[in-house]
Amino acid sequence: MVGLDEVARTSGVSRATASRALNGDPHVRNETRERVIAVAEALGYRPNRAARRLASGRSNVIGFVLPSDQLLDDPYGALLLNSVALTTNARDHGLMLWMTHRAPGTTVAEIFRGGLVDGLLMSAVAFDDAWVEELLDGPLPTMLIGRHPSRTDLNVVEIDNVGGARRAVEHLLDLGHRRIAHIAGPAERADARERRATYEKVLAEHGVDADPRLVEQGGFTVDSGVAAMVRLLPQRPTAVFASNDEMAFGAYEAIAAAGLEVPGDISIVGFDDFPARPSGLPPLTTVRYDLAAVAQRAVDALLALIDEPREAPRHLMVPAELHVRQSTRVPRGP
Amino acid sequence: MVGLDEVARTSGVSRATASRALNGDPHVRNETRERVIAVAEALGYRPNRAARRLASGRSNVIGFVLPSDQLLDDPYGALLLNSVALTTNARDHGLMLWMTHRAPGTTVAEIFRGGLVDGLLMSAVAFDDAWVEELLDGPLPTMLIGRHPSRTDLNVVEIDNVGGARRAVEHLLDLGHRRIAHIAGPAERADARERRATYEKVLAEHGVDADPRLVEQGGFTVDSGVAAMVRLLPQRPTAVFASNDEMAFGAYEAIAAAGLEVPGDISIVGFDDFPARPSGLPPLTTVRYDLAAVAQRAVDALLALIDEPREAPRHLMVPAELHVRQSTRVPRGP
DNA sequence: CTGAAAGCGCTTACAG
DNA sequence: CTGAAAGCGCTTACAG
Repeated sequence: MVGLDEVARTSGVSRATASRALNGDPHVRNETRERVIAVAEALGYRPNRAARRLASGRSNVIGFVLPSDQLLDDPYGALLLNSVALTTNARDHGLMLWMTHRAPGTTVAEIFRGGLVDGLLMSAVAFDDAWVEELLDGPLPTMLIGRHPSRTDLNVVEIDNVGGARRAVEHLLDLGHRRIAHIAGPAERADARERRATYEKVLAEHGVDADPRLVEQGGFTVDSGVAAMVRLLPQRPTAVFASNDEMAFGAYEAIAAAGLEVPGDISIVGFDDFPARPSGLPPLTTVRYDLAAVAQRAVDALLALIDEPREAPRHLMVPAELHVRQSTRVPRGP
Repeated sequence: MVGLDEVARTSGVSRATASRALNGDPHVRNETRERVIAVAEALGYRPNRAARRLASGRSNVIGFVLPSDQLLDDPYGALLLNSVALTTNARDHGLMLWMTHRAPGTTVAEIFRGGLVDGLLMSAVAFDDAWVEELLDGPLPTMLIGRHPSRTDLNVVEIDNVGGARRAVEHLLDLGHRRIAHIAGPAERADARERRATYEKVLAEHGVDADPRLVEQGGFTVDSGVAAMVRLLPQRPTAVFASNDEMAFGAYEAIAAAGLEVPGDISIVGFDDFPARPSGLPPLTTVRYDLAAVAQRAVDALLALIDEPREAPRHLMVPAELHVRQSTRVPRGP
C-alpha cells in the first residue's frame, strides 16, 4: 500500500505539503498541487481514513440507524435507505448502517460512539430503545428523519403530515362525504399521530361529528389495513382515509371481499404514493411527497451540522400534496 | 471524552496494561483485568475505533456492497440486508453499507479501500461495474454472497440452485407433466443461469424434448413474470417453473387474466419462498432455503478470513428444498 | 505479569 | 507558499 510519504517523496515535497495539496488547501502553489495530485494518481494512493479521522477528527462517513422491521414491513424503509445511500455517496461520504431490532445492546452501539463516523442520521421509528436516546444525547451531530414522539430539541427533517392529511380529508369532504373513516398508523409513530389528529381536527372544523367507531388502529401493513377495514365496514362509512398506502390497499381487499366496490360504494385516500401498487384496482388517490428530497435534505443538513455545529435545532419540512386518482368520488345517493 | 490514559491512570496501571486488560489479553493478572474493566465501565470509556484500526489494523467493521435495485425490485435484497446486519451486530461488528447504482465512481469507493473496514461482503448482483472487480482484487478479505458469473477463484457462499431447481422440475415430471415451461431470471445472474441450465438438463435426462419456445426470459420482478407468462400461454404448457417467486406470482396473474386457473389448468413452481405472498391465490409450491443461514455463514466465513487469510478459496453451499403446496397437481387429462 | 517506547498514517498549528 | 515537528488514541513487540 502506498502512503502519503511515498507520494511526498516522489513529488519532491514534504508530507505536509502533499497532504495540503491533496486536501485542496488554498495555500499551495498551483503547480505544486497539480504535481502532487498527478503523482498520487499515478501511484494509486488511497488515503487511510482511520488515520485521517484520528488526525483531523473527520472520517467522511456518517452513520444511519434504521429499524429492521421498517425495512421489511413496508416499502418506506427500503426507499428511504436507498435515497439516503445515494445522496451520501453523491456527497462523497460513506454510510455506516446500523439496523436495529428489538434486542440490540451489543457492542455495536459503541462503534457509533467510537469515533468512526462524523454524524448520525436516525429514522424516526427507532425511538424506543434506551441506547437510541443515549445516542441522541451523545457528542455526535445528529439529524432525525421524522419527528421524535416527544422531544423538540432535536434536528429533524419531516414530511408535512398535517398539510397532507388536511388535503386528504378536505378532498373527501368536498366530494360530499360525511361518514369518513380513518385507518390510523401505529400509535407510537409521531407521523401517524399527526395524521390522525389532523383528520379529527378537519372534521371538527367542518362541523362533522366525530364518531370514535370510525377510527381503527392499524400497523402500516397491508394485513392490518384489511383487518381494520373489516372492523369498519359495519359502521357504513362512505369513505376512508388510510394513514398510508399499504393499509389503503388492505382496505381495497376487505371492501372487495364484502362484495362492495371502490369508489362506487366507498372512496379511499392513502398516504405516501410509493411506486408499488397492486394492479387491477382503481388507482389510489393519495398524498404524495418527495422521499428523495427528504433524504437529500437530511444528509445535507447533517453535513452542514458537522461542519459547524449550531445552537438552535434545525427543523426542515418537505411538502405533501394530494394526487387525485380513481379511488374517490361523490358518495352514492341514499 | 475519556480515553485510555484516564482509565489507566485511574486503575493505577500503564496504558499498555489497560489496553491488554480491555482486549482480553491472557497475560494479565485476573485481579488487574477486573479492576481495569470496572474502571472503564465506571468512566464510560469508549475505545476510539479509528485509533484502534490504525494501531492494530482492525476496526471491527465490515463493508457490504449491495446494488440498490436489488433492494427495491424484489424482497431478496431487503431480507438479505436485514439478515446480514443482524448477524454482523450479533458478532459485535459494525456494518458499512455501500449501495451501488449504475453510476458510482465517486470517492466512496476509496473509503472501502481506505482502511476503515476489515473485510468486504458483496452481493452477487453487483458484478458488472469495473470498480467492483477492482475491489475483488484488492487487499481486503472478501466474501461473495452468490456466485460470480465467471470467476471461481473467489470466496463464496451460495444457495444450492442446482439441487433446488432439480427438485422443482422433477416434482412436475413426477406429477406427469411433459410440457413444462420455464420463466428464467436475468441472464447476467449466475443463480438464474444455474436454475435454467438445470431445468434443461433434468428434462433431457427424462427424455423430454427441449422446446425453446417454452423458455421465456424475465427480470425477477412480478411484472416480468406476467409478461413472460403471457408469451408462454400460446405454447400451451401444463406447468411452469419460475426462477423466483415474484415471477411465479406474475404468472398467476397472467393465467387468471386468460381465464385459466392454477393448478387446474397450469401448475406453477417458484423459487425462494419469501414471506410475502399475495392472498387469495392457491399457495405456491416453491423451493425454499434459509436466507438467514446464508447471511450467517457469509459473515462468519468473512470474519474467519480476516483472522487468518487462506490460499484456497472457500466455497459454502446452503441447501434448497422443495415445499409442495397447492399450486401444482397432475395435468388435466386431454 | 507489567511498563517504556515506538509506531500506525495522517493533519495542522507554528515558524519561516 | 512550504517544512519540521507534534500529536490524534490506540496496540504491541521488546525488555524485564
